[in-house]
Order: sequence, then C-alpha cells, then structure tokens
Amino acid sequence: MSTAEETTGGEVEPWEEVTPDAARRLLVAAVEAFAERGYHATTTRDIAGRAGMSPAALYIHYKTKEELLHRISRIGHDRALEILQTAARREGTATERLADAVSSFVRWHAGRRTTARVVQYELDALGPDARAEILDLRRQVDAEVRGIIQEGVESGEFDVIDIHGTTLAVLSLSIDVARWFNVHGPRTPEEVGALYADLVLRMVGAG
Amino acid sequence: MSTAEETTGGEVEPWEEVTPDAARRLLVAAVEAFAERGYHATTTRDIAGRAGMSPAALYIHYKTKEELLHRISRIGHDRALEILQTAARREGTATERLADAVSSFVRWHAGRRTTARVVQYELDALGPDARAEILDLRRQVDAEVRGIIQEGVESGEFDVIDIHGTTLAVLSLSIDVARWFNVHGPRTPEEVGALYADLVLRMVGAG
DNA sequence: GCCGAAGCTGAGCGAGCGCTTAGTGTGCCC
DNA sequence: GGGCACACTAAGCGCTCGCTCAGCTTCGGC
Repeated sequence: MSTAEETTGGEVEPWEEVTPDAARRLLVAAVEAFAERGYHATTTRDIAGRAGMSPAALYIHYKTKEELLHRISRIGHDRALEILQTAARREGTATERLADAVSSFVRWHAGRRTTARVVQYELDALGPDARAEILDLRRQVDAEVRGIIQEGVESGEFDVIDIHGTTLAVLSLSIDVARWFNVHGPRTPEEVGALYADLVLRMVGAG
Repeated sequence: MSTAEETTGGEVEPWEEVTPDAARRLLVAAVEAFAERGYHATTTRDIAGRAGMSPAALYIHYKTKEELLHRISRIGHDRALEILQTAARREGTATERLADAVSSFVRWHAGRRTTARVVQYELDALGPDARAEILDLRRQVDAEVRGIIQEGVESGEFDVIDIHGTTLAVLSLSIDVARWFNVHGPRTPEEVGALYADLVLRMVGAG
C-alpha cells in the first residue's frame, strides 16, 4: 500500500518534537481538553490536572493559555500541510494523487480527531498575529489541493467547471470529518478515507 | 424557479415567532454574539448590550444563558428539517428532489450563516436533556436525506455503494458551509447552493 | 558538603463571570 | 386618580477564572 503518510498504523505518539516531557504532557492534556469542551470552556486548572500537575506548573512552560493553543494549531497545520504536500508531489496521475491526498488527509482528521478538532475549529480563539500565521498555512493547504485539481483538468482527467469552488468543497468535506467522526462508531479512519477518496473522484468527474 | 424554500430572497426577518419584541431582540443579539465568539466566550452583558438593555433584563425573558442557546438551536433545527422535508416530499424524480434538498439546505446555511453556525457548532454547550432533544431532530434530518438517496438507488437513478456513508458526506458537506461561508466573499448563497447540488449529484452517480 | 539553577507547589490576587434583588418608571383598569 | 401588574435598571453577591509569587525540593558541579 502506497500512501502519503509513511506510517499511519505504526505511527509513534506525535508531539515528540515537544520537549521537555512535562511541556509535552501539558500540551497533550490541552489538546484533549480543548477538543472535548472547546478552548474557552477549558480552564488552565483542568489542563494542569490532566497532566498531573498543579495549576501554576503550566506557566513554567507556557506564557499563557493562548500560547498552548497556538503551539497546537501550528504543529497540527504543519502536519496537515505536510500530508497534502507528500501526496501532491509524488509521481502518478492527477487522479492517483488526488485520491491519495484526500484519503490520507481524511485519515488524519479521523485518526487524530482530537488534534484535528482543535486545529480546525479553534482558530478564532487565537490573537491577530497567531491567526494570520495560521491563515497563511491554510492558504498553502488550499493551493496544494487546487494544484492537483488544476492539473487533472489540464490533462483531461477531470471535468470541473469551478476549480476554486470544487477545491473548497473537497477541503470542507475532509475537514468536517473532525466534527462528526466517532472513535467508537462503525467506521475506521481507513474506511472513511477510502469512501471519501471515491466520492471526491466522482465530484471532479474522474474515471 | 421552484425551490423548497418558498421565498428565499423576500423572506421576512426570521424569529418573528419569538415574542414579545424585547425577547426577540435579545435572541437575535445572542445569535450574533454566539456566532461571532462562540457560546462560552459570550457574556450575558454582551448579549444584553447588543439588544440595548441592561444585563438584568435578559433574565426577565430567559431563565439562563443556556435557555437562549436552546431556543435558538431548537428553532434553527426545526427550520433546517422543514427545508429538507419540503424538498423530500415534493413531486419529482429522486435526482430533482436531492438537488432541491441540497441547494435549499446549503442556501440556508450560507444565507443564514450566523444562525446556522450556532445551530451546528454549539450543540455540546447544551445540557443533556436539551442535547437529546436536538439530537433527535438531527436523526430526522439524516433520515430525510437518506430516504431520497435510497429511493434514487432503488429507481436506478443513483449509483451508490455505501448509502449511510454517502448520506453522512452530503450532510457534512452542506453543514460545513456555515463554517467557511463569508458574506463579503465572492459567492452568493444561491451560487454555492447550485454548485453543491451539482457536486452532490456527481457523488451519487446521477445523470 | 555547599551552591545555584531548574521544576514545581500552595496560596492567593484582581477581574469578570452568571445571576439576583430591591427599587423605579409606565401604562391600563376601574 | 389610585392601585397594580409588568418591564426594566442599578447595584452587587458569590464564585471561578487566568495568572503570579514566595518558597520548597532536587540535583549536577566543584
């Protein structure tokens, strides 16, 4: 199986780039809390408690609660963009690359649902500077998908009238997985990824 | 033009069912505030201020801040379900009814974006009883769309393998419009509705 | 064996939260 | 025109929030 993600199943815990260990535990606790209750409904006491620390410990590693969200959002967007870039830049037809991009992007939104939820739905809680930085990453995400669709249209593989609108719809469909996906539901991330890749190929008139 | 919504363009201000006038002004103010900042980040002082009243005035008409959200969510879900039911029960082929359902559902999510945003993204802020009531409405929404797709498959109009999964994707795509739609953006609700109806017909293999 | 740096805690500050209460103005009924 | 129901306000209560700070522990270097 050739996919854009190198090791989906055997992927080690993410966030390993975050050190020291206490800072990572706090960040993982924040991801869970933000995903469950939302940024504004989450208290710093809750985050510290989940990480097994006192409320004050949080401020050794992070200046504010918002810095936690910023770090999570930045790392998550970097990862999402990396997944799409890997799919977009592999060799193969536009059809193969679009299917790969959607299936791996969706697999990430389902499999890492808590992270994806925070990344996709808590943007407005960031301050202006952090938000601008993240929006720039989102434009890059959009450009990757639009590029594949554009190439498929030019090669005659796809039949698409509104390239920008269709790109928007493909990304919107994939991102919304983070809202409804249920770990205890009937579908695995792999199954949703495969279904969505098929639906997207139909949307662009491939095959 | 025959659509599921009787009068999209000329639709009078909604919320006219909410009386007296002061209660409606507070509710409209709450919709705006919840849509902009989210339920938890909105203060009762902000809601009352937008409605031109003192903070205490809110509690003449609503027992709690959560009751405001509950009323908004209930009315919004009723309206969304009504739109889908009108499209599903009109006469015509499954293709026509699915296109009508998606275009009017999407048009509502784009045109009434602030309401739709609160309705679709603030469910978790409700208490258990209110949430259960709303979830029941969502099951009815799902059943309407699934019904049309099922009939299209049975009549041979559609080519769909996973009916439940495709229903989920169609609703997910439409609902997510409330997240990204921008009133000042390049597309009108009508244009997005038409584009999305076309994309959904492709997804189900119609035509 | 002493020292300073680093990681963490217990206690708590000022602010703003949801919500309450006592009191005020207004208009309608008789 | 007196009384009353109703809509609303000013003030503020009790609480929890994000965040701070003085002090304790631990540990490597010498």
